[in-house]
Amino acid sequence: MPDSAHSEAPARRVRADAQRNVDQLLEAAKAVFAVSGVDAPVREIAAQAGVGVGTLYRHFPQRSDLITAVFKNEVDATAAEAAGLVSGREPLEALVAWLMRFTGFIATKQGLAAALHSGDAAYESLPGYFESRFGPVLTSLLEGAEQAGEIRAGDVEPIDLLRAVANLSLSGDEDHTRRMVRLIIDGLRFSAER
Amino acid sequence: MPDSAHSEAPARRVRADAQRNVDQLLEAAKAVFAVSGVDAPVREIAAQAGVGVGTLYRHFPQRSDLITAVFKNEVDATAAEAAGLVSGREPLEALVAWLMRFTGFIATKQGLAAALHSGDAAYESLPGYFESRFGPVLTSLLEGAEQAGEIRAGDVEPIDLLRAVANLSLSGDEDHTRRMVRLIIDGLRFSAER
Amino acid sequence: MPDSAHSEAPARRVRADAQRNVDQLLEAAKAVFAVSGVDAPVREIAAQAGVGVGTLYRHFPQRSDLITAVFKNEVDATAAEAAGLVSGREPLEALVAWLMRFTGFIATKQGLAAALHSGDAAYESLPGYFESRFGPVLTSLLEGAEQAGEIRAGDVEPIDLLRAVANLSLSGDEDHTRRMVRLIIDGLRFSAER
Amino acid sequence: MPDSAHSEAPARRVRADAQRNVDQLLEAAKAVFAVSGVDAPVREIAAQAGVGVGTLYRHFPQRSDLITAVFKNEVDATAAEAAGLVSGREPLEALVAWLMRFTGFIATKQGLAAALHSGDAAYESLPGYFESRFGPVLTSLLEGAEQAGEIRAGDVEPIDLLRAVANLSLSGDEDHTRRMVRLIIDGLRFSAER
DNA sequence: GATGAATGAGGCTTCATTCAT
DNA sequence: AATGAATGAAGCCTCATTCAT
Repeated sequence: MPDSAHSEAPARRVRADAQRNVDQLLEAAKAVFAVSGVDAPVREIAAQAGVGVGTLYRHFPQRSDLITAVFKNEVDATAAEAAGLVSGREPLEALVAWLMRFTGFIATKQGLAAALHSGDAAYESLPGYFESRFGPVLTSLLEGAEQAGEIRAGDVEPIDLLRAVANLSLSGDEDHTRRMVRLIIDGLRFSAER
Repeated sequence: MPDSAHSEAPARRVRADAQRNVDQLLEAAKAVFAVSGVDAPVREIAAQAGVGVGTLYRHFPQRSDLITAVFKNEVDATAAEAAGLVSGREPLEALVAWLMRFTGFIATKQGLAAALHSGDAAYESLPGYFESRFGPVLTSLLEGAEQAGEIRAGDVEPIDLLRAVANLSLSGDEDHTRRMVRLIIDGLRFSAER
Repeated sequence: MPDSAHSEAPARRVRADAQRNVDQLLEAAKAVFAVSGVDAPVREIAAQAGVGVGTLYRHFPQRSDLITAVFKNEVDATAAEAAGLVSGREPLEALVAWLMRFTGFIATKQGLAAALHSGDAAYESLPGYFESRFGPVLTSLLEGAEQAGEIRAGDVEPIDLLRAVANLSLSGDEDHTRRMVRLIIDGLRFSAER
Repeated sequence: MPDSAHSEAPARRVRADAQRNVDQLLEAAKAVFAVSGVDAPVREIAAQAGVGVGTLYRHFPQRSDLITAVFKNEVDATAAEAAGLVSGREPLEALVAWLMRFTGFIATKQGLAAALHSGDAAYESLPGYFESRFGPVLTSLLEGAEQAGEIRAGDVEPIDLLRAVANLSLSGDEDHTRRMVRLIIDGLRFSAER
């Protein structure tokens, strides 16, 4: 919902430039974080975005502002893909597919875990945001699998499962991650058999 | 196996302080790494060990030397505890107990994963060391559980399981880790039922 | 030949302070090198220039960048003074006058010889620059003296003479240097007499 | 004239070891100075001598003690070679031969000039020592050449000539040094012709 | 006496952040 | 608003020198 919704006031102009800079910074930060981690030098991000460091600081006074913005951006994008991944798949496979998509998101967050554990108040909202966006998606996928008789959804909290998959994806080895995700899913199937 | 194993050789003396300093450095480094990660300032480690930075550099010219020494030290200690944890426990519980002990080891390795992925040749030997020490222990535990009919050991490579548990323990939340480890073990039990 | 030679191009602005800092750094470095040699602490140079060390590193990322810049700066200045020194002097005296001016340049290069001999590729261009600027000047002076029948110019390579005078000036005793320069000139006159 | 001239007192024993260490240190220092200059790391010298740094400091508490000892040692050796170089040579050639031998001595003193100019009182005695040993030798060689009618010895102070040749030899290019020494000698011959 | 381990000052360099243009 | 130059704190590392063994 952009501020420019009301065109009657002269409002701020030049918003185009500024917004483009923000977008470029977010994109650059995402790319740099994936390669060099969230502690990457500020100048590297600014350079990749094609702006001066001053511009970066104007839009993101704290490093944490940039990190959280990138993070939320990607959380939104990942959550939005859920529907597409699910359609046409068996419930259990849909669950695995989405979890694997989710690991791709995490794998670009080198150093984020450390930031989250740093105790910096700026990151306090992230887990909640994370859960608010992914929780419903995952809950729905788990319920689908449960209704298909594949698992017993009550055996795991969605957020627990997300954390686990997030941590597993830190290995950076996608094949390994996939195997371990399936093993966890098997764990859910195990209890369903009892 | 220290040189002093054979007391008949004159060997170097003075080793007393030097060895004590090395020990203090390893202990301090372990503690600091757990809190501040493996990129913690050199001075912090030296100060905690009660020595000057020069002493640290004498014994560990590269940061990687200190990291690998601490790592191997703890790998050894963790592996050595396997027997005690196993005795008197049912096979499956022994497996879980040891894996949880193992997570305690990993939880103090903040930043080590990044170092391992850095491509620095100094760390190349660590995965092998890790596997050589833990592989046999875990294989033995898995076989015990298999012979008890609890799991099907062939469904997972010991090293895969170690990596998974290591990554899970990065959450820093021991309860969560324990739940997820049990979920993975359930995954192994699932296939055993088929 | 600065970019700003053509005022029609927009070019970068802000250049004013930056250029002033560069100039101050070069001047400070020249002074500090003369007193403490080219290995003087970076901070000393930055302080004398009235800037932070970061500014020094921005403009001269390597110490060798600063050394070569100072060097070339002074080579240019010294070469440019040739005309003024020559006019109104007898050829031989003009030669001596210029060589003595040249010694003043060298006397501020404490430690440069060692740097040149260090094998660092950054200094490879200096001897060539040196020769390209001073060679023609000295050749012209030698030819003037030869045409006046004072010396036989073919008896010495200009670059040999420059090196010799440069080394002689390292004594730091101007009077001694002057006597020895004259002695060398006498050496050139000797052969002219035969 | 060794202290052990009087064998009646028990005197200090172990002198052999200590003296050997001193000799090894002097030799090592000479070699290291030639390669790395007189500011070379203390440990490099101790290592090359095969002793601990403590031993170096015992015998040479100050770096200047070691430098001056090496220097005097070599001054003595160089002066002692004068007779051999002179015999069987024409006076002028004898002079050149000795000067060139002298340049070989200087060429191994990278950084000594800087030390001498440092104002450190420890080096104050060196020029005097230098002159007291070399002055007579050179005076004698100059007089020989003068008596042969080749030069006019009064035109240059022996010490001036030594300084000049010392500085010329800093180029490290022996051929160049030789040419310039000959040019200086020609300078002396020039005045003899008048 | 000899050794070499320990110390820590001192020099180097990077980079987050500010601020003049 | 944007830029990027300047700043300087902070971390790294290397020795000269001392001193326990």
